[in-house]
Amino acid sequence: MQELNKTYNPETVEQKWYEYWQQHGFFRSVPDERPPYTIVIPPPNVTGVLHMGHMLNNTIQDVLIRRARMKGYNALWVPGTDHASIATEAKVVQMLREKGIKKSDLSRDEFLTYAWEWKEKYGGIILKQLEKLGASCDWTRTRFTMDTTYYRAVIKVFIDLYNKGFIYRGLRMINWDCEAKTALSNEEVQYAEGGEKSHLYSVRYKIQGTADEWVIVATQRPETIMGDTAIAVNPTDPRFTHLIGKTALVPLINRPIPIIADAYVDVEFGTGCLKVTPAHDPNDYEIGQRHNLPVIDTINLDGTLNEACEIPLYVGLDRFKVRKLIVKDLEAAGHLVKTEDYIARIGRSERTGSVVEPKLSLQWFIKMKEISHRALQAVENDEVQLIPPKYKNTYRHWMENVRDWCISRQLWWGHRIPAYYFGSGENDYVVAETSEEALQLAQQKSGNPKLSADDLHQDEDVLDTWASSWLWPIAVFDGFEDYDPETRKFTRINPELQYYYPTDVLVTAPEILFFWVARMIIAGYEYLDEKPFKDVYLTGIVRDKQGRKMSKSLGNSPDPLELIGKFSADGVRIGMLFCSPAGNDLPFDEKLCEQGRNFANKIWNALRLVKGWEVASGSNPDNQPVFNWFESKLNKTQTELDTLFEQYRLSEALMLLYTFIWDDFCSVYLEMVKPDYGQPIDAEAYEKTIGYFERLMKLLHPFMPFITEEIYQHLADRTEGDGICISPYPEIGEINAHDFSLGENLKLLLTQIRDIRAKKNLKPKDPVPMYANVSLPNFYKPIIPVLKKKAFLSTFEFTTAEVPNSAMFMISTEIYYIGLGNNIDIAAERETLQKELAYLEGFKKSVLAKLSNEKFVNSAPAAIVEKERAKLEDAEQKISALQDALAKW
RNA sequence: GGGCGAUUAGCUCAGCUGGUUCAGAGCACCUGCCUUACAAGCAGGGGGUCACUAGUUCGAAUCUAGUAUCGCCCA
Repeated sequence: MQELNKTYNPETVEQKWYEYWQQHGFFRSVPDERPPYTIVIPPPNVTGVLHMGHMLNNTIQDVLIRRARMKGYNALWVPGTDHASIATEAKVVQMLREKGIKKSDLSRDEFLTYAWEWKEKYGGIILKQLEKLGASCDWTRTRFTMDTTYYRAVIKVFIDLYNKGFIYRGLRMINWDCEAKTALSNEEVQYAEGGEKSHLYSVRYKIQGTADEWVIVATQRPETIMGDTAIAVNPTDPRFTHLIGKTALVPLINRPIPIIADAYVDVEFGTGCLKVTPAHDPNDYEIGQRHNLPVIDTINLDGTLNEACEIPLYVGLDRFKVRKLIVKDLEAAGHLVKTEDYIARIGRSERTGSVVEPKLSLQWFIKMKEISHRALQAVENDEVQLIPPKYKNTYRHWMENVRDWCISRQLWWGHRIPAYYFGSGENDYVVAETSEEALQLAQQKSGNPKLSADDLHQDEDVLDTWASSWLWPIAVFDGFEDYDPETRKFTRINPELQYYYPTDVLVTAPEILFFWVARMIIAGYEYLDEKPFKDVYLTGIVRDKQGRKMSKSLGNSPDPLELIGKFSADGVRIGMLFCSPAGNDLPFDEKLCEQGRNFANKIWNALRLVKGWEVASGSNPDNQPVFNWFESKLNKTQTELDTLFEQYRLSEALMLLYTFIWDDFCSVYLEMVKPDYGQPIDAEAYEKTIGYFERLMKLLHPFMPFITEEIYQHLADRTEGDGICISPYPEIGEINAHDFSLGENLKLLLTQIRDIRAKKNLKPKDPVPMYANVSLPNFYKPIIPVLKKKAFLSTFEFTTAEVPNSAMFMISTEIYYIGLGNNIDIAAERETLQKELAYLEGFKKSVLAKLSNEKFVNSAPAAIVEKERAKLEDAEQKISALQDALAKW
């Protein structure tokens, strides 16, 4: 046998076994006759590096998939990445800038060449990192949202939805990122917690036709006043009723605007008068719609002001520069009444951080109401189960108030919108998969057969990234390749799709419940008439000890790979899982990883103990009750483990195994069967021990894949190609109540004896005599040898009398004595017994009170009343035993 | 402003439809141990008026209402 190190060395072990698993294709899955168990990874962003959220998320997926694999399912975990339109484009632009290249100097194709180069170079980093964590993905299936077939799928779906009337092009108020020069979805706009410091300016507008009558409005954005097309007051506000219908003059430019009444205006806010700027504020836009106000757009796409602002000095200057200028100009003209500090809720682009400009713009939208109906139902009736279920409410609320989804982005990196324009009219476009088809359609639509390819111009924009990743569970199986042009429908003839879809569980963060999860459900029903997954496990958000979300900007996130280096992948996995009940936030603490590492070391040392034994033939009957107890307890534990897994209570499942292995296996079982130093172990005990150890490693494998594989390979001679990772999950045997209870009694006795030794200052190994006054001595006989050995008893005798000079204790109603000889302190013993007696008397009283209450006896279930009676009897027996003992002294 | 959820030991959490002996776990804590598998360890132990107030009930951590505090989502 080779020497085993005193401490476990995970580094070499982890690398070795990951390579071994890969070499033998253990993670590969192809359809066969077994039932499938499928997970598709939430594709991480190609620009990303592994962060704590990924660690948690992927650990959970790996636990589930490894367990399914061992349970005999054909387990498939599909990995991949998404192209992350905005983030990637930003990275590429930055990289080009560093090389001295401006994006504006490149053609679209040239830019995309750079982008693909970038993706090839950096896009796989995060997947490599997942290997370090032990992720058992089928890497041969790695997908990317811009792979050829995936790209095609996204375009086909766009065309299909367009043809069904679910996609339209329209002028809407959208969130505009002036730096990236693109539209953003609502979800891509972020607000600082607690708002941002800003100012509220009170500006006076002259009432037309008066000499010196003014109306004062409060605004946070004075640079937009040139876009004002009305002033609104609340119709119920008596302060301003006289103004309704009058006309005010915009300061500096003196353009007349009406004063209107609209219930939207908050009487409490500012001065109670609202300037209405339909081009630059979503609420103002709606007010404008209600009152048929004109829209004056004074801000360019890059955030500078344009001619529409009527003040030449401002044209071409950034909105924030203009804000400073106009405040001075207003002040100089006497129009600035007041400036106050103000905390504003300011939207910023998730990617560029620049202040989002609400802007009216022509964009593509998906109509969500109709298409999402079944997705709402599916979660309502648990066809798709959200774990934890509290998210059902959130989901319902969002789905019932779902708004149209702006899917166009003014970027190049992504799926280019397949719309082709042939004229300047609002409807002079067609939607088609290729330019050839587009030409045909355009000729028809325009009625101009002479239209040529040169007359067509494809839309410059790409689709929102989520408009590709919402197809993920279908597209990774090439599910959109099977398009029937006759019926204009997608069919499910693809055998992979038939086999693996719907997938079993999606593991993701609650933050993207709407971004992604809801939309995948929508797409699943729309295209396959079926849910994309049965269960959605929503993980918590990883926070630091102070409860702050871990983020790059705060710098409060540990580097996952450093953590792995420090505590091993197994250790970090355990650390993450220890603190992650589903849906609960996860207060991460490195100490938990340390605990995981310590656990690995504990297991390693159990191996050292077992492998260090010399084995002699034969068996030792004294051990039989220990085996019996351990087997029953193991079966019981495994049953509980199954239940916890069914409920996705992974944290608790892990804790159960952790304490079982550490306490029951190491501290109790191994200690009991361990031979005296230098003595060999009998063959039966050795084989049983190896068997239990192996079974425990299998149960633990999904959580700690590396060390369990290492132990498994040490426990027996394995053939090449064998591995714990593909070994069958253990079967559950019988739980024998008698064996179980006998073993538990043995443990209780040991604890009690040790406690008495500690309290009486007896050395742990000084032999002491023990006496038992029990109802069924035969029940206890089998455990006497082990008890004597582990408790260092000189003798063990049954008795029916009081034992003088002893410490007494009771387990249930059984009475035990530990002989103390000359060490006895009678006064102390009496005091202990008195205390116990007083407690029991009180307890008896409370039970009696219950039982003498007629209402209780009459209305409580019989079983409960019976239990109370048993309690009473129990207490009475104990009381009399204590009284007897006290009487003797 | 609208909606959802939470509040149990120093910390992080369990506690299913109300009913065993004053509520469980891990970590932390205290005491004693360098006992030839493991000090990344062993043995033993202490610790909670279940946020507050009222109600329903024979009986409430558990059900109802209100109060307070915190968190999340949407405006």
